[in-house]
Order: sequence, then structure tokens, then C-alpha cells
Amino acid sequence: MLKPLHLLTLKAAVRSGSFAIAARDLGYTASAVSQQISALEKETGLVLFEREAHGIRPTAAAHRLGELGDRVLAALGDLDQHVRELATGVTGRLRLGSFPTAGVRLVPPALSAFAESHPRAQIQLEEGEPEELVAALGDGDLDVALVYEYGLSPRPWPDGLTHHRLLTEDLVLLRARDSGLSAQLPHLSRARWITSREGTDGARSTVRLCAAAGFEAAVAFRSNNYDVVRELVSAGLGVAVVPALGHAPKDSIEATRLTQRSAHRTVLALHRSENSNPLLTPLLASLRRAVPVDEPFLHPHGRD
Amino acid sequence: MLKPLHLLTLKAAVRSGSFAIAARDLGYTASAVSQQISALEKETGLVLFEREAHGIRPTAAAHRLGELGDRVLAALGDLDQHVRELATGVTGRLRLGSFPTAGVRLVPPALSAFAESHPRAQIQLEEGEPEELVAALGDGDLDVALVYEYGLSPRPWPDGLTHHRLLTEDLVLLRARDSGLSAQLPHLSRARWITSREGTDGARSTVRLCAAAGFEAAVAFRSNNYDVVRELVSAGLGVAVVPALGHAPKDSIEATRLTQRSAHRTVLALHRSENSNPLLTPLLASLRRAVPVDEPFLHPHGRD
DNA sequence: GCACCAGGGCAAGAGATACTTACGCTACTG
DNA sequence: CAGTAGCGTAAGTATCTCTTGCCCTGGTGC
Repeated sequence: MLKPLHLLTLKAAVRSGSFAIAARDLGYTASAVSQQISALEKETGLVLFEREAHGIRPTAAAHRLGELGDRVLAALGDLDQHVRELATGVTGRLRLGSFPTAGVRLVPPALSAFAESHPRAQIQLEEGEPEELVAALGDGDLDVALVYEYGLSPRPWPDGLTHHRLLTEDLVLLRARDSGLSAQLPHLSRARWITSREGTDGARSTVRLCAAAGFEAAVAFRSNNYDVVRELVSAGLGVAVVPALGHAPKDSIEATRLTQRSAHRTVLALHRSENSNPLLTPLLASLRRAVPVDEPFLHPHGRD
Repeated sequence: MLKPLHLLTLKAAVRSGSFAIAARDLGYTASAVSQQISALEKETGLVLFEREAHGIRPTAAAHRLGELGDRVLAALGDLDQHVRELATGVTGRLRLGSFPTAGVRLVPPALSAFAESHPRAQIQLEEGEPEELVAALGDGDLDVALVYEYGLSPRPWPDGLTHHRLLTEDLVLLRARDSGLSAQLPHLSRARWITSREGTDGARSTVRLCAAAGFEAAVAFRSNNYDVVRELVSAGLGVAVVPALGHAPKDSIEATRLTQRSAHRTVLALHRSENSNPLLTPLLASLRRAVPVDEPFLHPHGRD
């Protein structure tokens, strides 16, 4: 394989028409240039220069090889540039997964801030529930995962993952505004309940809160889509406990923070500890800055 | 500057997902691969692999660098291919100069044969008189020069030039068919003469032949274009002595070979002896094959 | 549970590369 | 005709790069 350095030397020699001058230009000895050219001639089988007693004469082949070599040298230059950009995080790719609610509430503002500072970076988005995302992290299919953790059912995150707590949401009781229902859990034992789908942490959380209040929740409707849940509540079909991010203020709905211990959900960003993606740190910063402040029921975390 | 070999190794490691396998594929030791990758990481400032106890995990940066490296490797591969073509003479450039008559009579058939065997080679054509062409050869602006040499005025070709005699032309006396003029020089002392322009070997040659025949030629018309000369002869405006290549059989003209010693012109191909253009030899062969055989007044030379 | 093995990192040594120094040769220059 | 500039070659040296040998880790088989 031809060596790029030899091509550079060749070009310098062709340009200057002299090994001695090329050597000076490149910081070599004339002898070094002579040897490099000899090696190049031997390797290519071309005669690149005609030697005369007092100088050299570049062959047509030398000119041609110089031109052809430009392509290689240009590609190498480009590569260097790209590498520099990759290393500094100016460019690059990062795969971000999040659970649906965060995908709507947190990710877009975070990315709009991120895109300001890293206009040429590529972010690939995935949606999924925490278990899937964590599995994807482990497989290396994801760089960062936005997941949640209910106070009542803490997760055993696998080893090797670094977690950054972004915010804590209160769990909020939603009632139709004129339903006449109490805001106190113990008084809602006869109410119809609306929860996330069976087996989810959200549903489990509601059930446990009710159990702690002394009754078994009668779950009538299940949906993982908080927009749907709110509509159901609004229509007077039941009450629900949702995390603050799942709640959007609405005239027809009364929202009340639950005061029970552990009645909260934490949103955190996970990544494999060894992940060295240069975009990782700036993205985490953007996520943190995207957490709304001064919003009811939402409590941002500082850097941890 | 990043080393192409490192890029190859990187790609092998990414492809196989293991330094050990990459090493086997490339004929290295696992340690060599490890060191190459370390060097690459140090040079780029990127983390290319996450090391685990029992294997490695290519980083996004590694994948990206591999893709980017393809450009460089492809350019290098192309270059190798081009070099091989240049070295074998499949491709390449050659500059051929010739005097006008040969440009018309010899070069086209030679090139059509040459193009058969070297379809991708580029031949650049120049026209000029022998002195200019020889100067261009010396300056390296020309690879091959087709020149002529009159028997009566041999040229002192500069040193360092190799000459290949292609053919010898008889000098031919042209008369209008019904002019009633003799074919013997001594009887043409009163005729009007047509020659090439003053100072040319052609004109000098005619003048000397006439002088040897005992008279001074009365030159009435001069043209370097043999087509014009023939028209003038045809119109009965005078007689001319032209080399065989400058003669095309014509009903209205009678052509007679001059029998004097030295009444001939030699056409030869010159090139600098050190010229190593791989196209040189095949082009000379084509030129030699393009010399007409069995044409009156024309005598091809064998290889000399 | 324990020996074994595969994969990778590290250190040291050997071999190859690449550069410098020194010298010889040739042709231009004053 | 000596001096000099330019290139080539040979020898020495420094640097780079690969191999060898050993350690560490974690998975596997008995």
C-alpha cells in the first residue's frame, strides 16, 4: 500500500523541481527525500524522476501520480477534520430512548436547546417502557434512557449504569370538577378507578396507595395514555392518580397532590457508565435544563 | 496523520467484534491489534472500544470512524489501481510531435492501431518543424518527435536523444503531365522551380540538387504545404522536388524518382534516451507498423 | 467450587523502517 | 580550475511496530 507521506513528498518534489528544496520545505534531509522517492518508484514500478547531474526532471508519471494522490490526501484531510469534530462533540450520533410522557414533555425542549449548541449532531429517538430501554442500554443499542421510578416500587437497576435524577413528580389525584368526590384517598373507596395498564408501575402504585388507605381500588378503565385518562376523568367515569408530567391543567378536572409518603415518581436519565459518547454530557445538561421550574407538583433535581 | 493500516485494523475489529479475531484475519497478534487500536484512540482522542473482561464493544465513534475511513481506503485502492495501469501502460499520457506531412500521413494510421491496444491512453499531438520539436523534447514538453532529415543536409541531433529510423523517402520530381519537360535534372535548368519556404531543408535540398546538376534553380514559388505545391505544378506553373510523403498520385502530374545519390529524406522518431514513459515503446511500434509498404518511392526501415 | 480457558492489557525485546551523517560523483560557475 | 550545488549510496542510529511472555478477568466444564 502506498504511503500518504510518500505522496506528500512526491508532490513537494514535483512542485519544487528539486529534492533539495522539497527536503527543506518538508523539514527533511535531501537524502531522505531521495530515499522516499526511490521507495515510491520501487513500489509503483514507475520512473518518477529522471536524474540529471544537476537536478531532476519530473516524469509525466510523477505529475499524474501527484494528481491522483490528491484524492487520497484530500480524503485523509477530510477524515482528520471529521475526527476532530467527532472528538469535540461538534458532530456525532447519540441514541436517546424515553418513556412516552417524557418523550412529549421533556425531550422536545431539551433537544431544541441541544440543537442550539450542537447544530450538526444527530440524535436518534426511541420510545419504550423503562424495562425495554434498560435492555437496549445493555445491548448498546441506546446511549441514554429516560426512565421513571415510582416511590412505591423502586427498581433494581442493573450494575454498570449511571443514573442522573432529573426531577421528582408528585402523584396527583384527578377528579371531575363537579363530581362531589373527596380529595382524601380513604373517602374514595367506593369510587371507580382509572389506571395504567395492568402490570405497569403506575397501576401498581395506585393499587398500593389505595390499599394503604384501607381499601381495594375498583379499577374500571385502563389506559397507558394519560390524555385518554384525563378525558375519562373529565367525563366523570372515575378518578385517577397520575404523575405530574401526565397531568395538564384542565377546567373540567380538579387536581390534588397526594400527601402520602412515597406518593411520587422520579424521572432519571440512565447510561452505561463506560459510555464515552462525547455528546452524552451536553445532552444530559440539556435534559436537566429542560425540566420545568415553577410548575406545580414538579420538583427539579440539581446535579447529582 | 491517521495511518491507513490502522483504519483497516479498526474496520476488522469492528466487523468481528473482537481483537483476537481481527488479529487472526489480518495475520497479526492480538497484542498488535490492541496496540494499533490504542494508538488510534490516542491519536484521534476518541474512545473506539469499551473494554470488557471478555471482549470488546465497538463505540458509536468506532463505527463512524470506520465508515469515514472507507473513503480514504477506497481512494487508496483506486490509486493502487491507477498506478498499476500507469505502470503497465494501459493508461497514461504521451505527447507526440510531428512535422505536418507526417501528422497527416503517418500519425493517424499509427494512432488508430495504437488505440486498439491502448484504448484508455491519452495522446497529445503537436505539430512543428524538426528544430522546434527537438527543442520541445529537450524541455521535456514532448515525449516523441517525428522529424525528417534530408540526405543532403544531415542534422546534428543533440546528445541524449535516441532515434528510430522509420522510413526513407525518395525525392520525387513533379511535372505537369503534358508540360513536355524532361525528367532529367540537367535539362531543367530553364524551368521555373517551386520549393518549400526559404531556409527550410526542403528548399535547400532542391537548390543543392540543381547546383549538382550544373545550374542554379530559379525559384518562383514557395510553399510549405505540399498540397499547394502539387496544385501549382498541376497548373503548369513550374516543377518541384518533393519527398515521397508529400506526393499523392494525381492524373495531371507526372512523378519521377530522382536517382542522384542523397536524393532522399529519412523520417525518424526521436525521444530522450532517459524517457521512461511506458507508452513510448508501444507507440514506436505502432508508428513503425503504420509505415506504408509497397508504396512507390517509400522504403520502410526495420527495427534499428 | 475449582481448574481451565479465552480475551484483552502491559512490558520487554527483536526486527523493520526511516531518518541523519558522511562521502562520492557530476556538471555548472566564477 | 577550484568551488559549489544537487543527487545517490552506505553506514549508523533512532524510532516505530510487531512478537513474546506474563498478568488479570470472567466465563465454562467437571
